[in-house]
Amino acid sequence: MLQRRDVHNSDIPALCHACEARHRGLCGALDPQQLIALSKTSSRREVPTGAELIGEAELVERYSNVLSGVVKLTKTLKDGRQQIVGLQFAPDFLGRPFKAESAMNAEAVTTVSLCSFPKATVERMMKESPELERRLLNQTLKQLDEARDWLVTLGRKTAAEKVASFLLLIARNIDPTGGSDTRSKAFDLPLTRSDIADFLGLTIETVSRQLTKLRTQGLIRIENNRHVVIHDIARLERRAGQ
Amino acid sequence: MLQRRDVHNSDIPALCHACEARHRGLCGALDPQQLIALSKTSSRREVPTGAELIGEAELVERYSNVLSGVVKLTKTLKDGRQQIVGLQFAPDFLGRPFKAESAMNAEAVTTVSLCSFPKATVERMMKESPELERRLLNQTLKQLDEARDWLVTLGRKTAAEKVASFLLLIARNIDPTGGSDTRSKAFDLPLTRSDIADFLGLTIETVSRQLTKLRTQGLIRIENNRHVVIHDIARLERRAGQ
DNA sequence: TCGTTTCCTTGACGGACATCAACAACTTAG
DNA sequence: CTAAGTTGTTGATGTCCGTCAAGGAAACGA
Repeated sequence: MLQRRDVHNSDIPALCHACEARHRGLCGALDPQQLIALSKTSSRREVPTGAELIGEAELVERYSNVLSGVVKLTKTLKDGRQQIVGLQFAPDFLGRPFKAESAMNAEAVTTVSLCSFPKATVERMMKESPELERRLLNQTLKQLDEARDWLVTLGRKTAAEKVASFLLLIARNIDPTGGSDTRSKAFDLPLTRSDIADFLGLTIETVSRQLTKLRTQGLIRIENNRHVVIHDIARLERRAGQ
Repeated sequence: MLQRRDVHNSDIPALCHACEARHRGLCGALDPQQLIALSKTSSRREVPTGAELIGEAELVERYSNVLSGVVKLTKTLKDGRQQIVGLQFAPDFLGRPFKAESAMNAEAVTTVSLCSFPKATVERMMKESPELERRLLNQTLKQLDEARDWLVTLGRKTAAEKVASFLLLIARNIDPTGGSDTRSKAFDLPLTRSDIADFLGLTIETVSRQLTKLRTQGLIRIENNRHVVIHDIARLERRAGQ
């Protein structure tokens, strides 16, 4: 695969140069040689909103880094009730190590760009590089922390608190669109009302009503259904029940 | 610390001989030499029901293996609402690697026996033994899977389904008391109604009513409040919504 | 023995959220 | 342009589960 040499990036594959995963993500654990080896079998691609990433056969044997966009992980009961069990933002890792088939579905909720590689390559590298395994362990621990926080939200918070918690979660994970004000924050919601409902264990009607309430009470502003401005983060945090 | 030699267990510390964690738990990753090193700083102890394991100062700097009994991990909102975010059975590992302070409380819900060691020792061994880190990663991934399954239960199941799911969870993790029948299963509930409610995001009254309903419908029998007999596991699984 | 506490069950009632339904604002196809 | 589909909002109504209250059963200490 492509690669070039220059003063500052000797030996790093071109594919990886501007890649966020190389800094904050898993690939940060690899030295230039390993990056080259991995990039030989890796492929970068852009998928549209709604694309199924895991559940279809193609990707079961591949791991991916999320480079941009948002991916939802869902589980579905036999009768169709659905729950989002995780949201992956860049530079998160996608795929369940040490397991052949996935117990969840993964679907792009925005346009998503991915860098993916064969399972076998990653697992071989993990044996050579303890640092890679360490990063994977750390990311898994972080996801476990997040899942447990969300258990509290689903189990013990009211609908109003759930919606406020959701807005704060997104605000923390999406790069805000401009604004130097530390009290306020603006961003585009990556999820539809239906996805938000599936994330919060509510119906779309309840989500809509709670957003309306936050709007009429002056805590947030909503434009074009998707763009949200939080006027006072601290105040919204109080509404989130913690 | 104590150790002895014999034909079958040369060099394995006496402390570890009959230990379940040495087979299915983390210590299975260690060779006899490492076991000896670890056992020099490890201490085994029995704690009574209700003992706080994490949250008190003593244990923050120690990791533990659960050797028997059940530990609940809880989170609490500012106003006191509580949610159990995990149950640890033998031979689970207790403690959050790479983090100084815990974001949760851990409390014994039965008499619990623990084997604990200093954080520093474990983290040093992890660097030497990739196999140890691998086991820790695997256990963390398993806990993440369980937490995500529970998100579905909290977010999308009815009270009746939640209680049925809970009984099945316990049945899977507690050694059943005798009985060769594969359809039925009997065990003692390790949790009070209040704990069950905190696990399911319900009130104790609702838990009690749902248990009564399962009882009157002939799916289970309950003796002395704690002892449960599931008559037909498959039928209960259908009640659990999957 | 009795009182106290803890744990659990059961009933009556109300409220938070789901369900059902109508409609508005956009988008896309023809 | 109109028609049809998608996405979101709002209102009316119902229901599941929380809240409040009373009381039984077992454990424990005085």
